[in-house]
Amino acid sequence: MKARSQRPEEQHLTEQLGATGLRLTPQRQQVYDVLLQKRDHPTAEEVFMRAKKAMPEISHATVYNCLDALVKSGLARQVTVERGATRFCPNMTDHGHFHCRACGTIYDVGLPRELPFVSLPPGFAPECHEVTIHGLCGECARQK
Amino acid sequence: MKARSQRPEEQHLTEQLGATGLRLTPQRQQVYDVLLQKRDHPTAEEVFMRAKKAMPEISHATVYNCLDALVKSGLARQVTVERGATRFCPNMTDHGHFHCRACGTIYDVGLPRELPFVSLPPGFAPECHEVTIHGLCGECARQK
DNA sequence: CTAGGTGCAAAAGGTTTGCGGTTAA
DNA sequence: TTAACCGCAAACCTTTTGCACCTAG
Repeated sequence: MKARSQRPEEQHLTEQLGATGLRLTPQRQQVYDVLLQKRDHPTAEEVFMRAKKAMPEISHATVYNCLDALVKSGLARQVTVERGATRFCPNMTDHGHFHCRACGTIYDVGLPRELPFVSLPPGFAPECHEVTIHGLCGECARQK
Repeated sequence: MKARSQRPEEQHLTEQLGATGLRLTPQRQQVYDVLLQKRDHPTAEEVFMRAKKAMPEISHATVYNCLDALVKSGLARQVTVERGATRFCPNMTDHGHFHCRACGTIYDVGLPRELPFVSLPPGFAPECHEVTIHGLCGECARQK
C-alpha cells in the first residue's frame, strides 16, 4: 500500500502499540478517538455504540480487543468502580476517581505526589494502582 | 415464636442490620458466616456455592440480597478489582488490596493512617474508598 | 395486617470464544 | 507467506427482575 504520513497523535499511537508488539489499526484508532472525545469514563458498551457511529461495521469483539490493546500499551486504563460494566479512561496521569452513588458520575481527582503509600510484602511487584472514593457528588449531596 | 438468646456475634449482626432498617435472617447470617470463614475475597457466585452447602435451598437472588444488606449495614465491602465478577470482603478495617494479575489472588494490604489524601471539590461527601494495587505477587514475580 | 424477605425461574446485561476471511509486515 | 486482526454470532457468565408464598413485627 502507499506510504501514509501520520499526524503526531497517530504516530504516538503507533509507537505505544508497537512497543507492545501490537499494530495500529483503523479500529484501534477509532476506539482511542472515542475515549479522547468524551472523557466521561464510558463503559465498553458505550464505547462500542459511539465507535459504531463513525464505523458502523465495528463489532463488540473488536471493541474489547481494541480496549485491551490500548490498556496493554499504556494508552488507557480500565476503571472498575461498580458492579456490572467496566469503564475506560484515557487519562494516564496519576489520578483517582470519585464515584457518586446517586447519579453514577465518575470524576477524576488528583492524588498526592507520594504514592508509595502502601508497604507490600517483599518480592511483590506493583505495576499500577487504582484509587476510588465512593460517596455523593456536590449536586447530589445538596439534593438529599 | 419463642424468644431466642443470641450469641454475641449474632447480636452484633442484629444491631448493625437493624440500624439500617434490615432484619437478621438465617440466610443473612449464613452468608456472613461464609465471608468470615474463608477470607479469600470470594465472588458472589462463590459465596452462593459455599452457602448452599450449609443451606441447600438458598437462591442466587437471596445471596445477592444478603450481600447487599451486609454492605449497606457496614458489615462487608464490595471489592471490584477486575472485569467480571464482584468480590466481597468482611474486613472493615481500613485497608487496600493487592491484585496479582497472574494468579488472581487478592491480598489485603495496610494503608497509612492519613487517608484523606485526596482533595475533593467543595460539597462532595465521601463515604468510603477503595485502593487497589495491580501487579505480580511474590510467587508469580519469581516464576516469571 | 403489612412490609420485608425468600425461592424460583426467566430475563437482561456484560464479556468471551470460535471460526472463516482479510490485511499488514 | 504468515501472523495479527477483523466481523459475526453464539456461548457463557454475572446480575437483576417478577411473582407467589411466607413470616416477623
